[in-house]
Amino acid sequence: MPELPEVETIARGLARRITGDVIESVWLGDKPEPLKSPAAEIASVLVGKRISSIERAGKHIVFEITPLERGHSAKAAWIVHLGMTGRLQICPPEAEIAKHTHAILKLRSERELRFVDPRRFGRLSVVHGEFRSTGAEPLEIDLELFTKLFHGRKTPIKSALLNQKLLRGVGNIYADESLYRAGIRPQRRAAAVTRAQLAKLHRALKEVLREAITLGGSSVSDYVDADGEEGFFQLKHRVYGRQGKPCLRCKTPIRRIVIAGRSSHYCPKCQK
DNA sequence: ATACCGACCTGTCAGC
DNA sequence: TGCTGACAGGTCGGTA
Repeated sequence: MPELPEVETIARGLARRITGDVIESVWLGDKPEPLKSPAAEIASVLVGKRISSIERAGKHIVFEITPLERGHSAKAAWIVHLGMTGRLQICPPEAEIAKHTHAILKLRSERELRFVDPRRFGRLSVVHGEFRSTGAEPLEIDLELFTKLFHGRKTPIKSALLNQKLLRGVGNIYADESLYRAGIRPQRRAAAVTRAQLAKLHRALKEVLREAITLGGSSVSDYVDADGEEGFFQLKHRVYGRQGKPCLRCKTPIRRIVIAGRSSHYCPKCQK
């Protein structure tokens, strides 16, 4: 489901509501897929500890976990990746347990943090010490580093944008939307994109991500944030999901092709 | 080393 | 009313 703007929205919502709360107990379901660390390890890292901060890194949500007693600062982190359909919900304990609930954290404030994920592409893990993420943060990278990412790559520019080892957090929607704004066809070889076009892409990508965060992300089918609220950036999509509809700039029908197994949308006239 | 492609899952929707 | 196939915001590992 979620790309950078959605994960950012969820992380901010969670941070606002449960930073400082204490995890009293952890229940993990019996489906093995969501657990990237052993269940016993996840439980032992979390139970009896404080959630001291919640932040996004790429598409990961990083819960910083610290012991209650100060002194030995055994820092650890709980890492949640939402995959395609993962959701984190804050619920009162009496709320009905949704189908496909794979984890429940009981908090000292009497609330529960629940992880629900029908397709089970999401992943839960714990790390000791700092979480090390790959790739550059698209909202922070400067033009020079950004340009270097694509140097000599024969892969389509869109595949490069989706490669989390280069940039972390860009997914299918925002790859298509930023390429449209930059006037670049998604199937162009990365190495064949000119410096001037990369400069446009660098700017377009940040612009699209920032606008999307402002609007709470894109709700395409069932995405909701930590408060159960939908985002509104889907109303601003110019190409994603608009195949056959007129380009908003030139009226040419938007085309849909498949690149690296992902649906890709572009205007054949505005994007070169 | 790099880059496609299927696999991993469930749910929904269109078409017959 | 089914049934089937295509498709969905992501990532990984095998293969070429």
